[in-house]
Amino acid sequence: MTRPDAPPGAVRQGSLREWNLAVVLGRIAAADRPPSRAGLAAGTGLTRATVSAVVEDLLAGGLVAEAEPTPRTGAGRPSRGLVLATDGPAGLGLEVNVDYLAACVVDLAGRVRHHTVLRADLRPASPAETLARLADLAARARADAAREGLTLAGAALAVPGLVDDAGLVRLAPNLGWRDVPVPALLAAGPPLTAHVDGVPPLVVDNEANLAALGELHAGPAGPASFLHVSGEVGIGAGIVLDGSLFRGARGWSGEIGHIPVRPDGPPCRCGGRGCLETYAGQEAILAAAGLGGADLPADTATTRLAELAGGGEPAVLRALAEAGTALGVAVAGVVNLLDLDTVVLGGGYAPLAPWLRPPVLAEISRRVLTAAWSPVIVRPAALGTAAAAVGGAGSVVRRVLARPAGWLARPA
Amino acid sequence: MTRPDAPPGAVRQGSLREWNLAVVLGRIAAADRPPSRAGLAAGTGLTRATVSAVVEDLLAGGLVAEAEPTPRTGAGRPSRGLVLATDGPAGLGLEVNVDYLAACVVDLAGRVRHHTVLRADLRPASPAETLARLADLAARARADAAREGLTLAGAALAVPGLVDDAGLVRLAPNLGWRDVPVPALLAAGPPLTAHVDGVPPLVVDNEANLAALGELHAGPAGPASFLHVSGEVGIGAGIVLDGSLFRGARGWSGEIGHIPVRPDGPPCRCGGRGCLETYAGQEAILAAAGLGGADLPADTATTRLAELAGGGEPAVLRALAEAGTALGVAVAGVVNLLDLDTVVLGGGYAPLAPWLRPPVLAEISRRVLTAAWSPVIVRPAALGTAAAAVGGAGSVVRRVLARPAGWLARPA
DNA sequence: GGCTATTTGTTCAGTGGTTGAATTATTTGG
DNA sequence: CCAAATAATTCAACCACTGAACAAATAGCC
Repeated sequence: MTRPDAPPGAVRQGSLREWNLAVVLGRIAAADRPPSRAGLAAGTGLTRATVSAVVEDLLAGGLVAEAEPTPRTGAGRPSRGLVLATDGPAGLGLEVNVDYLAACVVDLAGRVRHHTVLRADLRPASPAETLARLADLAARARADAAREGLTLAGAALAVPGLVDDAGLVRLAPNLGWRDVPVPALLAAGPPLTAHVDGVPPLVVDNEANLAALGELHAGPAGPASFLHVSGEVGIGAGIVLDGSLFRGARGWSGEIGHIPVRPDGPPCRCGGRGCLETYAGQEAILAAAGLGGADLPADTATTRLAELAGGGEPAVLRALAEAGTALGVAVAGVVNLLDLDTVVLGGGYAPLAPWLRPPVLAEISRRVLTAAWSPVIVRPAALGTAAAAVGGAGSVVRRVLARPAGWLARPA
Repeated sequence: MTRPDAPPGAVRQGSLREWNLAVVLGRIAAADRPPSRAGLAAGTGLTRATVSAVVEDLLAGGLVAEAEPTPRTGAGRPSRGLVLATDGPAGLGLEVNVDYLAACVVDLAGRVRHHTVLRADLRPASPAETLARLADLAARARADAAREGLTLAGAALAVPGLVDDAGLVRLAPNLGWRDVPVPALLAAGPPLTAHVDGVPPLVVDNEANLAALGELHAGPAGPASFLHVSGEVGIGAGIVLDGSLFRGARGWSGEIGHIPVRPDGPPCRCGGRGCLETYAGQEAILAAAGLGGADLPADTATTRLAELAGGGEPAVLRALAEAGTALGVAVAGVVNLLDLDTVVLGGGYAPLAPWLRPPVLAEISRRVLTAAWSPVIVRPAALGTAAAAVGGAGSVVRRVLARPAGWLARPA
């Protein structure tokens, strides 16, 4: 009763070219210096003839450009370096969070060409109001992109909550959202782009997921598998396995806030006891540090904690050590389960990493069986504020890179 | 600094046929009645002409056969049904466990054509002795396979421990193994098969991983993502995500025995406190049930527990409830993290499932945020004893199904 | 029994895309 | 200024899929 995964689909004649477009474009994107056609041929195993043909398609489609200052090599006819176009498709990244809105535009090469963050406490506002303000931000980002000659290939919106496939936000506790049909509310403006490859123009995803994606593609060569922990009011995690984001059966992976850390601990709103969130959630840390009363916006609170910790404030240091230990217990379980080699401290944890890292590492080395053979890396996130917006925008352009044929065949 | 996953390799002319061989073969394997060439064409989107050509290759290579009793359809020329060959390639599955050795042969269609289990306490034996006995079992299985006209395409060996890529068993605590170079010790006999596609003839893998693979392909249509928990002396888990086994960065995923369940609990040999293993490990359950002294072999102990629980023995029922709750706490954390929709109780847990399931479900519904929207299924494993051996043998033949071109091109 | 409708499987010219070798283009070094 | 070297393009050949026409085999119907 064998039932192997039936291969997705048959390969028709034209799929060959589609695939090779992606291969060549991927190589150009991954190279650290503009590769020549000949170099691509050597690297991919294709003939120079084929590479030339493929590159011609990419040039004509505006996905690739020839680097102006020809990179010198030695004797022989000089090669013409190929780079990703910076005036082609781009991705729009949006983010709604508890205390800010963000919009950004990322081009094919991964450069952030536009970035706006608008600070505001959004908990009192209704979803419609918030999304109207976001649409405003998005409109400005789009105008900016158009001015720079970029064509938006789609948008991604990050929200701190559970989202289903259709973009319905089932639950975003810290925003007070429940069953908010985001695409319908946000589509009030002019349509972003026609569907490409069946992907809707606006993808809504969890903030932790998109931040993890951003982290994956930031930096020189992101590790293949890692856990990206975002410490905000809640605690979310994005899981990257073998270089791609793991979303789970329904797209709701990464709920680590309620891993039991000390079952004899304080009760949690989830019904359990001693959940991670009750030790390492932002409110918990603030309370333990003696700053519970002050109703600061989230990022200010984090900055304040970092300052006080830097100044050696004992209560704050104790609170962070406590939080780090709890985080370490939970993370160690995840690392044992998934055999990850890297843990990234993101979101609100990034600025607190100097104090959180040691206890996290300590718990990992105590509890992870295989840590002795190959150590687990724990590091702060490379991306800063609104990492999820940048990650989301990046995921849009990366769709184009992964299937350039879809972009090339788009209706004018 | 975008760095998209460079597509694996370029597609050359012949890859097209290679791919379509896999597509068609996969469809034949997945169908529940022998499909016709015309049906395959309709299903895959290829032309009937192409399908005919592809099928001809598969028939010539002995991977597929025409079903003798032509399945009747209605008017028109009768179709000739295609089935997987049962006299073609087969996989050899081997297993070393604490109290038994096993060997089995699985054919292309997934049928178990040979199965031997040899009970023996292997803890006192040296790795070399144990592997010599296993080689003996394997030789008999191979002779049996040859008698039935099967050609072995490779072998997989399951061990209860941590294995690296080269087949070195780094640590198998319950066997007392450390750094055992299994392939070298087992290769004493005649070589199994030449490398196909760069895969060594003998693959060594973790028992929980292979059992999970077996579970994935047993039953009508295994769920795409699930956790397979094996309760033996230790507790291991195999993780299947989107229909394929997740092995982790170094192949050591699935260590769930040391997830903290009750940090105020008894100390564990890992250094932590209140680990899952101290509540739901086999020894822990036996001790809690008042059977700690009896030094029974593992499977006997499990059977005994099931009998006593069936008889309503209060101490045993209490012990199982306790173990189930602990297991539920740990599993809930995993389900939250990975958003799985199914949990399979395998290994020693399978016969105890009637008593473990309720507390596990209770903890899941308490702790898994999304359980309210779509319930998590908890069920006993479909495969019985030596599930890992069967799963391993299945993984061998499934390699052939996934890349038939490699098999067809093998050196005669 | 013979005819038609129907469906399966095969044959064959046509086409898209890659291959491999030859050719052209453009530079460095002597 | 020419030879050597490397890059890119051109072109006939070839491979695998496509589409349509055709042969094969059966059921239903008179």
